[in-house]
Amino acid sequence: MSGKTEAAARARRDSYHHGNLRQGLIEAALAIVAEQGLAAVTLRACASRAGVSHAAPAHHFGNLQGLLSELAAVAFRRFHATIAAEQAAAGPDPRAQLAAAGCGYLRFATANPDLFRLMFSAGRLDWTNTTLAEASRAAYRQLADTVRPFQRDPDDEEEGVRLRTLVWSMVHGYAHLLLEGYLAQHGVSADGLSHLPDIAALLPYPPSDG
Amino acid sequence: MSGKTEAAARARRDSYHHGNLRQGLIEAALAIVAEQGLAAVTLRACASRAGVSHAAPAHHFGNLQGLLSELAAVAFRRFHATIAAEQAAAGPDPRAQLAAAGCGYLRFATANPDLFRLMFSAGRLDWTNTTLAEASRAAYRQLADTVRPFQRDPDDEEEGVRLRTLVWSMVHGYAHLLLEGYLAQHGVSADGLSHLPDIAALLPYPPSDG
DNA sequence: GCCTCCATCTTTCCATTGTCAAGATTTGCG
DNA sequence: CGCAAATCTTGACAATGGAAAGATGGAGGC
Repeated sequence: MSGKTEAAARARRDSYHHGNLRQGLIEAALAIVAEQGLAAVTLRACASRAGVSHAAPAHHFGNLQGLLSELAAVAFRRFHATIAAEQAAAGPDPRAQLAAAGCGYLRFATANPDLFRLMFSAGRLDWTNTTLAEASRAAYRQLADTVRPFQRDPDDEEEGVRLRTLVWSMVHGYAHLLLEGYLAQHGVSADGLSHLPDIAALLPYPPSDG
Repeated sequence: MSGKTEAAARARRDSYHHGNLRQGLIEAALAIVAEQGLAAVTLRACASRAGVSHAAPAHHFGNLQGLLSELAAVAFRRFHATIAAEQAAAGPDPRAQLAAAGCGYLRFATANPDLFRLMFSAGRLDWTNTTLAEASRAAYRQLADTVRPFQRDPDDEEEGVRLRTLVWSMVHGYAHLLLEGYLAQHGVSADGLSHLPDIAALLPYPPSDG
């Protein structure tokens, strides 16, 4: 399979210049992570999959960390889109929006565990990468927007920080423990959504309908 | 420094048999992770630090995963002990015990970020390792004991699962986001404990004193 | 249209790591 | 005391990251 896709990649390319290698390497990385996991994403594996020599990625990404950072940026954007899609399908009620965000968070994490792990392995990433930094900020803004209706005072930044931290900790902790298998290990059902905390019920100022 | 400790390790050992190499390699791994981080813990680095050849660890641990699993077992025991120490210093009130457990969780995570990361990278570990599995179970029992007083019905396993999952998600999520730097990245103070959620205040059945 | 420079690749090499196999050495048990 | 097992050492190979030197093509300027 792998040999075949490499042959196909080379067959499609009869010129020294790939033409769009940067994007091709990112797509190769996405394919490898989906098929074989994050550990299989190496510079040589991506180069081979894209049909170039092993040193070609260096020109576009500098090193493996650079490539992984681009991969994480794509992951953050897909993550944001997954949550947005869940929220678009939910009612406008803040409780429904919050629940939808939680569902989206979990859906993305369970559907893409290795991308999720990469996203939250900050030390492996290059945060000077503006694409990555912006994608991460956009995801945080999405959380902030979802939580703001639960603030007593929407202009109180300290209250906002406290609520955002609370909500994010709960959802992220649950997602992380779930996909690492620690909940299943201790007898909690592995059915992803069944034990997702009902965050809205726990927040100190739940806005009522209207 | 490293060359010196290796020379010292070899100097102390004038026999072909190390004598207690298994323990020596674990100690070497602990030293390396503390000084240089988890990525620096390799079979060769540990072997060198312990004063033996690169292939010696295989006899005791099978492979790198085996060594990392023993390292994680030690980490889980230290983690449990940190929480126990915090709880020993707190009052017997369930709220105080819960708060102490949260503090201990955070203290361990911030003092030992790379051991914490290893502990919660389940896929890197060998769960057939009984030492590791037991240490992980003991930590979960500690959580269960701390949360039980908040159950309306201590014999209701489903309520117990729900509360343990809720509490663990909150504390773990906060710790993970904090040590990966994501809270600081989005403007939340990096002071570890300042934004740790007051879990007891959020639980649906907080036991009062007595 | 040609030339030059830059971007984009290829090839080669080195260091490091994990792991395996073969063999050496020591220890413990019968 | 001898033997088997445990515990190491030595050597080798494959894979990976990354650097350096060089090759190739494209674009822009004259």
